[in-house]
Amino acid sequence: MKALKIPEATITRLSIYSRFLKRLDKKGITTVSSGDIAEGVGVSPAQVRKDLAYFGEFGTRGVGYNVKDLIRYTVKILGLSEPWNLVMVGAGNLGSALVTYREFKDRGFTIVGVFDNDLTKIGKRIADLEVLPLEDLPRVVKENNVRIGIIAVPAKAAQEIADIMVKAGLEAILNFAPISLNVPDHVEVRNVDLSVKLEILTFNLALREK
Amino acid sequence: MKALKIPEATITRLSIYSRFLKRLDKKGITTVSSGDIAEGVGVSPAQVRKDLAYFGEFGTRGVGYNVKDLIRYTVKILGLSEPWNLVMVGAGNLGSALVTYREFKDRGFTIVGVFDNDLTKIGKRIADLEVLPLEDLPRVVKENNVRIGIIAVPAKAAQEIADIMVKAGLEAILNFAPISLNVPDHVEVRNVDLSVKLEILTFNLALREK
DNA sequence: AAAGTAATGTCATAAGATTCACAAATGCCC
DNA sequence: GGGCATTTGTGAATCTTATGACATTACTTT
Repeated sequence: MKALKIPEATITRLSIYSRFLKRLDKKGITTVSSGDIAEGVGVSPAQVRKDLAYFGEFGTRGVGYNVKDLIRYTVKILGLSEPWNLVMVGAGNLGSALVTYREFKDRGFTIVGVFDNDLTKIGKRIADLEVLPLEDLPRVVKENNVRIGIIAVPAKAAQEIADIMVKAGLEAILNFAPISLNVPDHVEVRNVDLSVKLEILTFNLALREK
Repeated sequence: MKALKIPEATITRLSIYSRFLKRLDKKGITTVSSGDIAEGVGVSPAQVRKDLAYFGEFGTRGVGYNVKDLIRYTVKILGLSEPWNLVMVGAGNLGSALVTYREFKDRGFTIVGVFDNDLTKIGKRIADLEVLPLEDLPRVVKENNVRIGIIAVPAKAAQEIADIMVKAGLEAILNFAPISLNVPDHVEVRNVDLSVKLEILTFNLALREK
């Protein structure tokens, strides 16, 4: 795989292409063009080809791409050839919803532990998991080779959770709390901010009134 | 407000600055520099100033920004001076979690109706709302001046819901289904994809092995 | 088998976003 | 009240990302 720097936007789109392709495959479609993909996910055909070109030549000129092959390639590129175990911290409404979120499972993610420090939540069952106290996190991480943690707690508790995750040896954190986390350089963080996109919509609607 | 085109990334950051500032305000901090904001949210100081500069001059040279004033400005820019009523379609785990999501309320969003077409969910209560059948959506939209809808249904049902929302006169859609929606140009759509960011993490972790 | 059509891969170009660097303005200290 | 510290606002420069255009390759049809 090339060493040159890949735009994060490319990875984002690759993830979207990958899922779109799986849907095509399920419909029995075997060949697809960059134009088809582009139309299906809302980007330009040149963009699709460019994104794929970072990683190799996967298509056939005059023909297009083999759907199954391209799925395999995108999955490989995204690091999803092998399944991933995750831990979730936060057993509130959002945390619970994410634990049972079908799309995660479909993409090869398995949540192997749910944690909270709220005594009213510990012991509760979510899907087939029992909510455990935070002290158990390091053990579960070790036992299941977990490298990625998800944070779904209120903003004010998030940094403390991040610290615990770092100490437990996690290498990456997906953060749903609307706050920027402080972690060492060797830990990757990505934030999913649920209200930002909503505010982009209100910004745009407000503009219309002008 | 300027007519020139604002990068969407700027709006995204503005939303983040705005919430960061509210947190400072709650702590009693009255003045803040672009450097403080930058550090707090993880961008460069120049970026903060540049983002604000699209909309006016809000600071005082040699001093910084007045926190309360800047909150007012960012809220105004984002179109959040007045509260927004929303409708939610999808009363599954994710939809339910979003209906009770505190951050939405804090930013001035009120969900005034939750809809589903699953008979086992209709009639269920989420927070203080009763889940209604989809037929009731147009009425609730009209009665509450709703302009924005949220979709939290499985991918295969999402387009149908989008069509219903468009027909009901909604102007913007926040889509949590991992699929690209087809809507007329006058309807704004933004997708929140819960697994894309996770796959950026796996991509990066997979790179490390190289 | 030649001509026509389709679609990739990629180089060149254009567009867009971020960073730099500094003049201008403010407050503070001696 | 003059000089020093700060910190904004911004035009220019840089870096990054997306688009355009086309040569190349493959398939299809006659």
